[in-house]
Amino acid sequence: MKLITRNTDYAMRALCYIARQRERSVPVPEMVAALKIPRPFLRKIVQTLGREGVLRSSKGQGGGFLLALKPEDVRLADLVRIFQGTIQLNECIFKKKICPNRGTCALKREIDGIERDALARLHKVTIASLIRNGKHHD
Amino acid sequence: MKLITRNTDYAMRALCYIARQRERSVPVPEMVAALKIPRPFLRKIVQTLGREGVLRSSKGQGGGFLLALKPEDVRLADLVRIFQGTIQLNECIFKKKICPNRGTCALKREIDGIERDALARLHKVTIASLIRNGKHHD
DNA sequence: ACAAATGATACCAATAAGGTATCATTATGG
DNA sequence: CCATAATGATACCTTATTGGTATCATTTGT
Repeated sequence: MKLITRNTDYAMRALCYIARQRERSVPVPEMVAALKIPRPFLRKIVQTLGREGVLRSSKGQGGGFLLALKPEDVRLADLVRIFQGTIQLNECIFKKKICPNRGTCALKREIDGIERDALARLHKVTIASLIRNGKHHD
Repeated sequence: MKLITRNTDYAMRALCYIARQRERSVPVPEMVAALKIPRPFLRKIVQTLGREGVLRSSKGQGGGFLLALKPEDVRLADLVRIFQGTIQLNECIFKKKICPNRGTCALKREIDGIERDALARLHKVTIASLIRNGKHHD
């Protein structure tokens, strides 16, 4: 049961770091040093976030990344969608015609419910909330 | 976000089927016909369930599988553990010394909370509850 | 011009998911 | 007592996903 992958985790950490730098454009090498994430991997991640409209980028010397959205609008659920694909609820293995007994569909209902709740909670976690809860000191 | 894998799903369906047969020993070919699960795959699954003490098996003609536990004691959470490995909460990617800011650990806390809740709900789903909710008619 | 940054993209290795196949063993019915 | 119908153990295979790496092109500040 691995709710989020490394991609998503790294992305969230990077976004938190960037958010804490306010309007400063943050280059990848700086994040690599601060977060200990393999450089090429982090580069790919932030590039994706750029394409997805979560980060804005600037090239050249002094370039880097900054948030394209307000910290309270960057939700964990969005990152999960971006890096782990669209969340497929209710994809019945037996395509509804076969489903041999009611019990199995009860199973689907249960699991869908659990996933739905998890999603709702992922939706509530934003980088604003993480930074706030963190009470960081540096 | 795929909470349960096919293994677990198939296992749960097979267990429901077996539970509905009461004390009858159910052979794999019968389950294959009823549940449309690839035979060798289902065989592997029920064998595992046997080793794990969820099913009891008998060999030879007239042999097959039956529940080793009461239906209300077979929990979805157990099957997830069996087929998807022990649930590892709180495995921090950065082994606690590095963790560069409080925000990241707030992230872990959030995710752990969500996973913990999901687990608790998986624990509540039993074969007994599925069969009961299903109100099957055949 | 040069250095420092991102953009795009292709590639690669390890792991897990999903499934197949084979041979040995055990029990039952005739 | 042997054929048959079942499970036990185990090895293998294929595909997708995860977790990266590497390369070259482009942009921009000094």
